[in-house]
Amino acid sequence: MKEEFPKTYEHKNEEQSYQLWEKSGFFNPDTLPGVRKEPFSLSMPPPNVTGSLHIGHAMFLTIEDLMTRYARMQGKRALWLPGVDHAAIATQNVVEKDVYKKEGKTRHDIGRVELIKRIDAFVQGTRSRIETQIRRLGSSCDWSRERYTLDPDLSLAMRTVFKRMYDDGLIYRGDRIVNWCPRCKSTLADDEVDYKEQKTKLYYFKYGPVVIGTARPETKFQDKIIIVHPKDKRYKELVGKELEVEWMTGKVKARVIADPIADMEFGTGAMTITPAHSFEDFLLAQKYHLPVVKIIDEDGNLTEAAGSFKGKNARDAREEIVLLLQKKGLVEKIDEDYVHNLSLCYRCGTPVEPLPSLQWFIAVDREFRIMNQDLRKRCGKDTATLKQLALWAVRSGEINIIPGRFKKIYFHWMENLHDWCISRQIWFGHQIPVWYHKNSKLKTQNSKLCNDPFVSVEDISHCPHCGGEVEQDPDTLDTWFSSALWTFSTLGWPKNTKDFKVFHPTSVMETGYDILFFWVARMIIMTLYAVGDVPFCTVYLHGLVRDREGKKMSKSAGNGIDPLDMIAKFGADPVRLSLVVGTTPGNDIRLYEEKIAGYRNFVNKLWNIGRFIITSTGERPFAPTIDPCTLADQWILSELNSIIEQTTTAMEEYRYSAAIENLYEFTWSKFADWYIEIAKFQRVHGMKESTDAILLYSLEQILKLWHPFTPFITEELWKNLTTQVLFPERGRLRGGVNQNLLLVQPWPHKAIEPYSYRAVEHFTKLQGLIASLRTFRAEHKVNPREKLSGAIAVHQSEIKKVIADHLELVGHLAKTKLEISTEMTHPSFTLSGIRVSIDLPKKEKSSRKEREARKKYVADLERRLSDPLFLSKAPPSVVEKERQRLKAFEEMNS
RNA sequence: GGGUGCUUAGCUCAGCUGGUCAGAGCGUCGCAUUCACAUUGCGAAGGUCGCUGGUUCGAGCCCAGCAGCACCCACCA
Repeated sequence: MKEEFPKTYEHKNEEQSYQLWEKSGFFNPDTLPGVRKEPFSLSMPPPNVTGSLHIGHAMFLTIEDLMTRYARMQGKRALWLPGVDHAAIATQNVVEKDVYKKEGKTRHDIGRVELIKRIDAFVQGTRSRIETQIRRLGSSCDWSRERYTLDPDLSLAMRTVFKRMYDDGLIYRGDRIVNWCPRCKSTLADDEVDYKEQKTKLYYFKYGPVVIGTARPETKFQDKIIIVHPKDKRYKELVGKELEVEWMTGKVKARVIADPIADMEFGTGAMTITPAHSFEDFLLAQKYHLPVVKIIDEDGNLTEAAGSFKGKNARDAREEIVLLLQKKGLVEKIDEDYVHNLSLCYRCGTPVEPLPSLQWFIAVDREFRIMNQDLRKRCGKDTATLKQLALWAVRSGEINIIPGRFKKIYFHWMENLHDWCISRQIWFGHQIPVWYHKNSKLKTQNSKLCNDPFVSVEDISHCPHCGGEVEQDPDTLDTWFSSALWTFSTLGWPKNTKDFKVFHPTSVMETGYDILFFWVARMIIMTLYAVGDVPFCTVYLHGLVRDREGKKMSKSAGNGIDPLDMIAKFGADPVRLSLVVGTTPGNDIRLYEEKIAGYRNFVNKLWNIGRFIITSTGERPFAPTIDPCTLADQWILSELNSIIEQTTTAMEEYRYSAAIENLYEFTWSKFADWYIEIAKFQRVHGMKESTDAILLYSLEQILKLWHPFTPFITEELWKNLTTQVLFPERGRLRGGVNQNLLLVQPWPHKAIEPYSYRAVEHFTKLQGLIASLRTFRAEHKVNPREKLSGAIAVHQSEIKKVIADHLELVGHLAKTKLEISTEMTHPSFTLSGIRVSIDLPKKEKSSRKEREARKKYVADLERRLSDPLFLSKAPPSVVEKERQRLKAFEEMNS
């Protein structure tokens, strides 16, 4: 008995399908059916636990899911490992804001322990929400292996790496100038700083004999060094001199130094330096051994170095300071239209203050001995720097980046990488595994040892040397430190787990190009160091999802698309398609609702193809005998073989959009529009058995090919196909119902019949003829119900036979009764050698346009074939191809 | 200042190693509706592939220059 089969696809059953998959255990590579040797592994880029997923997440989930499903169907041990990232600063900010909004309290009011408690509770909520969202998209990831960056196992990995790097001298503590966010009260890495162009004032101040320009007068209290260019004639006399100048807080002694860093063209060519609050000036200060005096503190307020301004917010005090200088007559002029790049915290948008601070760093240029012997052999070095190794991994091709142009960007970034500041003054995250003596004044026998920080994998409470009490560094690690270990920490490293052995390095890293530096590059660095291998073999970088106008989607702009809304409206499959079709790696895509609606239409088309075949064929064996007895049969089987081959190739080459476009064209334009229509004809002409077998076989292949892209609808149709048409007891044959899931069916191979060029060529001729007849009808406004009759003359004998054999079919599809004629003096239209005359009461009209186009084409062919240069230089195969074309043409037109 | 990408039908974009490659979807226009599907079917119109040179027998596809747009990196006191 056939079950009820709705006319339109209802995506309400998606969640049930997902449950079926999840329960089957096939998301877990260990419980997949059959013997699977070749592993495939993919680490999910862990979404931040800050909120809910956006459309960008939907995109990577779709791509990664189709990669995984394809690998699984190919018989690999496919593992897609999911997880979430604690996203230290971002998450703490969200919760802090919430606490302040609801209770008017800051984190300092409620304290560290309480804040962490609140954050953990918050994370519990967002985590489960995110997990649900991931499921709604159909993501076939192995939930039994889900990880969170703060899991104990991952913390162990973090501490292990930290200790080893510290022992190797690659992690050090140093007093250096860092990017400081006065609102987050924390350091920021170089790439956590955003720049925004801003029109601001450039002040020109008299400073002794020179005039200096500055955009930040509030940092200049202790400026005592004037820098001029050595070649600058204006200041030649002053170089090396010590001067007494009137300045902000009275007279100061200033020295003049010549250094080529001064730009003679900018402003007056002279500048003073502020070592504590400018990266460049800090380097100069180191070069000339100048003191570094802090003018602005961690709260963004002025220090005692600012004299009476002490305690005031630095930026707020700016105008007041200028006023003071004005009173002193030291303001030369103020340029109001100075365009300047303001640095901002990428999390909260607060202006960043560079200031000196004692922080932990990773040394990227320091040599260390490579532990892993195999890696030493592969890169041909015993020692290297982190930077060198990371460059080698991509240069040598051990890691491939798609698209290739990002390799250049990667090299450039890596070559210019500075030491990475990894300590953050926030509370949420991995606390740095370093301990210090509580009482720093404590002197013991081992005073030297006791003064060093203790780095430990295990928590410690007492000094291992003297037994004195110790306390842990209050700072936490940059969130990217733990995510840099993601590919291996999630697989159990540093324990020698089976997972790690089987699945690492991972096969692919799929992520957005916007986090190439933040994450991908750091994974490469850290994994090469810790594991002695690459984290992944291929990096596939997708683009960003933008709105209709090409603008970035953001909450504040309100132009975002919520994937869950779209899924509720159209189903997950159309959303998935809209995120992959028309995209190429590394390029952004524009997404809007109509696009998704378009793919909803396709999904419905697929549904009706299945509906038609399943409800109109009788029960039959699972693998029916294929007996192509008509030209159309041969044609569709050839096309099917071809599409299987094309899709497989495209999948292997990561060309997913192309794969879908080809499949789409095959499914709709070839299979549905032509073969199914012909199948209806064949059924009533005594070929029901053979036609149905081919319909079923084709449907089976089509569902398999579509499954990685549109898992829900294909699984649903597959269920109907296997339970209603194919032997229902098949499920009982081995392994129960689960084995029948499309999820684990083998990927199609080219089969049955080889690709028949002849069948395709002949069938294409028939299609052309039918299309021409339809066009003719449309152009002559013939009533669709009216059946036309006419005659047809063909000279080329092979084609003539094909057409003669299919007169009835052509007549059926074009509603025209035709007969073969030998002579044709006044054809109604001509189609590459086929002349057709239709009985129309009105005067016939042959297409002049068509004739002219044909003429041009032949002339072009003739010209090239008579060109001696073409004949001598072009490869013989090309010349032969052209010759054949001309020949075929002449034959048909004769 | 340095770099990357993009510029192909009204719109959104494909075009792999140069030899029918001028394509798709959407949109537009015309016709059709008891037959799996109006979330449909049949048909039509639309482009000198940003501009200028060059290489080649042959160029959206390679090279050079220019223009516009987008993005990334660095950051000037």
